[in-house]
Amino acid sequence: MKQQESFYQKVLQVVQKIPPGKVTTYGAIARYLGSGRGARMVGWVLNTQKGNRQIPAHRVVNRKGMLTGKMHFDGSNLMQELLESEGVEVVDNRVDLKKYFWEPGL
DNA sequence: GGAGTGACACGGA
DNA sequence: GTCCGTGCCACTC
Repeated sequence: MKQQESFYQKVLQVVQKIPPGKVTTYGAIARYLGSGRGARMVGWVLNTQKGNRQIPAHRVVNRKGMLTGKMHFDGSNLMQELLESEGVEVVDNRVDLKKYFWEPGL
């Protein structure tokens, strides 16, 4: 825990840098950090910070663009409301990654 | 130190 | 394109 530059901290940094109206995937973040297949860790990190509203976890979706974190966010459609408020069209708890996908570190 | 956990990604059907 | 099962990595208890 002495290394503040650990995977845990980096995930939070990247998520906070996601611009409004854009979304990214867990795999993209994990791959950007060098974990590649550690996409599950990204979700785990947000799970510990889900109570932290400073983390726009609603902008992070899975490979299918589904708002998987919605169920962990608060159980309501708040996650979708936030995305729509930023201009991201959400359909059936899913977003169009082809239009709103954002690459970490961009 | 060891085992369990997790908001996923990939391959195959 | 979607659903099912398997594998990964880093962190917590």
